[in-house]
Amino acid sequence: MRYWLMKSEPSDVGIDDLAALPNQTVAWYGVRNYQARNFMRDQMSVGDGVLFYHSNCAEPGIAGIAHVSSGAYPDAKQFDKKSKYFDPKATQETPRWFNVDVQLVKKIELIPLAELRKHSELERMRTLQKGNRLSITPLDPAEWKFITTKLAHA
DNA sequence: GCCAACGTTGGC
DNA sequence: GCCAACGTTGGC
Repeated sequence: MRYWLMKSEPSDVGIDDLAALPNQTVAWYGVRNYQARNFMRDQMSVGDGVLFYHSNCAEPGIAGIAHVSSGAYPDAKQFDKKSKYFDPKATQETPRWFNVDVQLVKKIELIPLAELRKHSELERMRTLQKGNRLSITPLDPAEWKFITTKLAHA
């Protein structure tokens, strides 16, 4: 059992969009960074905990609790010429990009980025480090526990 | 294999 | 919209 923070832009898929999807589940398509891809492909398992994070928006922060609900499989968008995630170097035989499915567990009151920064328990979190841009980062179990039990409110 | 140029991310 | 930080690309 591992824990992850996954960033999504609310203008693309926000917490309310996720809540409105069938089974409250979304394919985490569009990751085009090898480190983030490798986390999904090599390290994620069904049931892993996910913090759903809103990035690149007016109020960045953690917007919900979710979990990994599928293993990794080829990202369909890499084959779709009309998608901005199309990758001409990817083929059906040798796909380059993978994604898992993520299912909402519960929406929470937004925990703003500025709030996360106040807690010494979280000072080592990858997402809070200067210069970090990775859209998927692992969380320590202690960080997961602190955020989900101390900071998250329904 | 180096590294400059370019593109992207994401907070502010 | 700005811009710092980082990742990728491609010429050599």
